[in-house]
Amino acid sequence: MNIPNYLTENEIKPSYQRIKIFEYLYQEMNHPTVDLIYKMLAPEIPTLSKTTVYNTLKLFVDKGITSTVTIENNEVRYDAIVEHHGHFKCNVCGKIVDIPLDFEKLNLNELQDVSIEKTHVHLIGKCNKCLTK
Amino acid sequence: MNIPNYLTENEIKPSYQRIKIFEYLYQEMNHPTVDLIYKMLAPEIPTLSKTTVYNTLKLFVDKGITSTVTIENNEVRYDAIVEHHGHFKCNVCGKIVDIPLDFEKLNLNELQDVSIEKTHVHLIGKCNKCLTK
DNA sequence: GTATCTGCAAAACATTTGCAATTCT
DNA sequence: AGAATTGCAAATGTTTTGCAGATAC
Repeated sequence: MNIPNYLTENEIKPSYQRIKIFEYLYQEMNHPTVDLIYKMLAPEIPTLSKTTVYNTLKLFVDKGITSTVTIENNEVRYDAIVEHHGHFKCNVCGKIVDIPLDFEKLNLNELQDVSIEKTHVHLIGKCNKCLTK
Repeated sequence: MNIPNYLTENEIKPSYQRIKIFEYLYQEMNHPTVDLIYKMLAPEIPTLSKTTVYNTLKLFVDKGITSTVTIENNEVRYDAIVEHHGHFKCNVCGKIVDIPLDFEKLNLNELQDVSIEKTHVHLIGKCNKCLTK
């Protein structure tokens, strides 16, 4: 993926900070918090501020190239995947993985008269590695 | 439901504040935030503090008689229902309703090697009332 | 009388806002 | 130069913590 082009295609001017932040999101796929992004990129971009990380992620979400993940209280995380999917979080090692979901099979008869615009599915448990330790 | 007995059965000493807070949760079923609980009960319990609401809800969650609901960022909500279920939130009127879910029908083949302990399903859209306005 | 519970005040975080400095074209 | 972007500092809002006073058994 050519990140500057991808940003431009989505009406985002590809500044140095924006390129680096999206690159981090897209390459790591680790559902980072603002704080983690800041800590990881600060050595490389010494003048970086958290405000810019906040501004940039807000812009990415508004332009539809990033989604937010709120699994647990007071930590918003960010994901370069925007298609409908779920998340599994291991409560031992903290790793979060994306999971495909077949929403049509969910029994939602009770909700026939509503319109559903967003679906968040978060599963919490122990991952394979932590189970076999 | 006899709330003092229910608290005692769950190893929670039934103080006046605890009874009132659980009563509110159980009767209203409105998935309130700490702030809302505080605002609703403060007139009735003039000395009530938010710290006590926080302490009490933490105790309820620890003892397993209350669950937390984090649908959107920076607002933790509380629910007197602790069994597996989902939530639908209307993004117009803000109402949150509990929904039964048939998790077995979810296609989770990708997760065969993990153990799942908690399942959060949050749907966001427009409720019947707000759709027909 | 000793444990526990409550609630004030302050601290700790995450996030937002106002605005001035910087950068880009 | 002019417009957009960045980043500092302060404000906001939520939750946690330390501790002293109140309450319960």
